[in-house]
Amino acid sequence: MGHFVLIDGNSIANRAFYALPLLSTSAGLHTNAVLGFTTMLLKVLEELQPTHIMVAFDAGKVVFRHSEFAEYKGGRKKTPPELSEQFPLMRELLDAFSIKRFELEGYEADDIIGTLTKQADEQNWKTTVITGDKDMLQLVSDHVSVALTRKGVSEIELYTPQEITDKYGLEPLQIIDLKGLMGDTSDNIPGVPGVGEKTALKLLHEYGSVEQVLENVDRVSGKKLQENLRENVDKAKLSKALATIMRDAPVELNLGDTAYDGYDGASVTEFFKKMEFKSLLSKVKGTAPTAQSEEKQAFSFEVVTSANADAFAANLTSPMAIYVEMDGENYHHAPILGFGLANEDIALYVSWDEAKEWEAFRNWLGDAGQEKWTFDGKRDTVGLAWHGLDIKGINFDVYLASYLLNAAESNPTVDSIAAQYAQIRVLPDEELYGKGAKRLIPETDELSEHVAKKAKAIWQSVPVLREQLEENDLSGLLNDLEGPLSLVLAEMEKHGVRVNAERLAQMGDELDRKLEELTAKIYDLAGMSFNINSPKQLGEVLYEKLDLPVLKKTKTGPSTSADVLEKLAPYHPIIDTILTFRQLGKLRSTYIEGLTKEIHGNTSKVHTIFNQATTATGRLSSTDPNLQNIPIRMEEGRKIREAFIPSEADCYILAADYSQIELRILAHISGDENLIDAFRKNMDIHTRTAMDVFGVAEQDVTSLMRRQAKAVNFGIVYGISDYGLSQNLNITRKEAGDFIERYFSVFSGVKRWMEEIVQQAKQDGYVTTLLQRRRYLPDIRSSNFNLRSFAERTAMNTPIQGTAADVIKLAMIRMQKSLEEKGLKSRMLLQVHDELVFEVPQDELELMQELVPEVMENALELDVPLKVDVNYGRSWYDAK
DNA sequence: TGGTTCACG
DNA sequence: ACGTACGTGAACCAA
Repeated sequence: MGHFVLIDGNSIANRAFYALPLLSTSAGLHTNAVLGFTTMLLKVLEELQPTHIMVAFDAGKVVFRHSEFAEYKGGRKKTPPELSEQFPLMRELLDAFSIKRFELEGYEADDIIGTLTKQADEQNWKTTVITGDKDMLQLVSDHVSVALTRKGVSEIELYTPQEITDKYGLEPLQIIDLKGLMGDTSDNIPGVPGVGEKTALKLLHEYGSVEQVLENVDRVSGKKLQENLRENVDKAKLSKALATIMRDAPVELNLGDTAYDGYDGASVTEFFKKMEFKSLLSKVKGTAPTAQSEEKQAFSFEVVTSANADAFAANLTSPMAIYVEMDGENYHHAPILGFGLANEDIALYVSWDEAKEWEAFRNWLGDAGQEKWTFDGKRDTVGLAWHGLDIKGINFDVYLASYLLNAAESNPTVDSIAAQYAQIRVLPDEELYGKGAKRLIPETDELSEHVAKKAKAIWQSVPVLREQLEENDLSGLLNDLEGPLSLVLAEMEKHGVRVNAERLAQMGDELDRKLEELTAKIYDLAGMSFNINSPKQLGEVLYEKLDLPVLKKTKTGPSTSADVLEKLAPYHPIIDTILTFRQLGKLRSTYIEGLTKEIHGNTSKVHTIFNQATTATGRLSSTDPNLQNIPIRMEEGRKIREAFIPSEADCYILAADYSQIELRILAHISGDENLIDAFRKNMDIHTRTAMDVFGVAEQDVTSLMRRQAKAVNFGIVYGISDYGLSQNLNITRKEAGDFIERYFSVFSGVKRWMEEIVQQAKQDGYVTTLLQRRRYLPDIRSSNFNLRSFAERTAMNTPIQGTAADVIKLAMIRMQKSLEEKGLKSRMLLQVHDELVFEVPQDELELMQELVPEVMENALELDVPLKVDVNYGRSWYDAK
């Protein structure tokens, strides 16, 4: 016996849209309604096993059958664009599943379904309607069931005539009368005021229909209810009419057309991939992955021991995937547990103890001719170096590749990469080891399988990643930039930076003294002691005890941030003391204590980790310790830099920083003639901006004008807004708006570029840097003003910040190469976004002062010159 | 664990 | 009318 399933497309789409968070693909396409629709569809196909299936959609402008209808139906909430844009995708979905869809110009989906169920009923077909709309229950008959979606769309509840009687004590057609009396706010059916489900059911149980209720209104109990019914006769009748589903639309059903005999797994898989429905891929029937993935779960691997190592030596191939398992996050300290190795034919595990003794492996590892595929080759290189092992020949890094494909998914892990690009699944480390205090190294056989699996996942991911990199024009960036850079960074991390611990300790003692004094003074001024570091307690003291005005609030209470406190300074002397306390407290905890903790026991150096796959723009970041935010702006903090010294005698610290690199890049990519002119003439850019914006001669630019122009230039780089600028300069929004307007009239090329880049982002869903680095902006088409504005500013900022990151990365690769080729002893120590720091032996100082800017300035040719300032001294502090 | 604050570019 | 400048990491507090 056949089973005909009819789906109310619009109802399901709406339900799904509002039930699920607003998901989107990496290209910014919203997919939540499609995902919900898909889940529902898979469930229906599995549970109902339809032989015939069809989906109905609303189409065109609905022709209202009563003039009064217009008022109510017209008052419906407009469909948000995030949902509208998903309707074409849902049609694609149905096509992928080979499911017929039906639309009729001028009719709603429920009219079509009402008509078709009537025809099906007359021909005695077993029929099920899938909808989220309770009105549809009126269609239920001996042959027709209605399945209502529950909890969004994840569950369905089936209604036959019996269930309707059980639940409401009504016949299916009386559902219309029920709605007529109680109304339905979501559908703009008014109903009778004061009548809800309870009253409506009571009335219907007694009288049977809206008409009978109205006819017998005198007998209805309750004075107020009688009155409401009398006064709303028209409304009740209209509501009933509105709730009645049309059953005679001009639709002819040919059941044969809707026959369903399964879907083509390949086209569904392709669609899921496009939608990035990764978790659903395994549910696709009849395609190779499902059948095979079960088998491939039976993963096999071998453990290499001293007894069998000779036999496995032949399995060390080129290329081969390798994963180095370490016990801990920080690879400068982590013990090595073992190695996973894999190629197409085999997966191996070698414990650290066995590996040390396995000569063939060590030779293979250090042989640059033997290609290796890695997950974070920098980690492997540095981690192994600490244990005296060399790894060479890294030729593809899935960690970097995955970052380039989607920088938003920061810090990819082997399990996440496997889930996206490989066939086998890898357990997240956390699940194997446990986290926090519960962390425990598992049994040997569990560990060896896990590590071998990681290597296999790397092996399987490479071809997929290669293809996707190629498609997105990112292969060059990996092979010529991020890949080589990771080895440069490895050298820098391994070498480390020498820190003078005694100097830090001295400074710490001094800070302790000062902080003690400040604490006493603050307690005295407040008239009580409290935890100054607690924003909550501080807020109570300032805003309750001392009754200072609240200028800004955070989610949790009144703000005590520095910019607010500065404005409060005139009210009370405690404010300045608190600001100083905060400043010094930060220096002590983060830079004295924090940095001291990171000094490596035997080297007396700090070895940071430069994270190459964290930021959304392509910049590096630095952790454990972060050496990219060592104080410089305030003199007290800047002194911290006195503790950063060369690691060898008779050496200097040399620092080289790009001057205005971001504005120069803006000049290049916008092509703004005025900005280009300014840089070609090597002018002070903020002064030049002030001249142009304020219309004065160079000698008439005041320091205030220059300061304001500088803020405007910053704002431009960040994706300017009048509000942001007004906050920064402490001026009104109107004044800030005027500045921006004047800036754009002088730098019209910049204005044009900003408009174009936002347009381009809206069109493509992403923006790129000069070297094709890509950042997706899923919110760029959002109807939420905040989200969209944020994405727009990001669209303007990322090509600038990201290109600057590209440039200095190129410079680092060339610099390292140059140092090696020239056989210099100078070492590159740090990168701080627009600055490179070196340690340089005395006899190389002269050469390096020429070489470093030469390499940096010529890293990439732009329409404006790049400019680099170089300074050196006996400490980082003195390199100014 | 999330929120706040603050150090840097 | 909406309410923020872009990108990071670390320390600390309060649940």
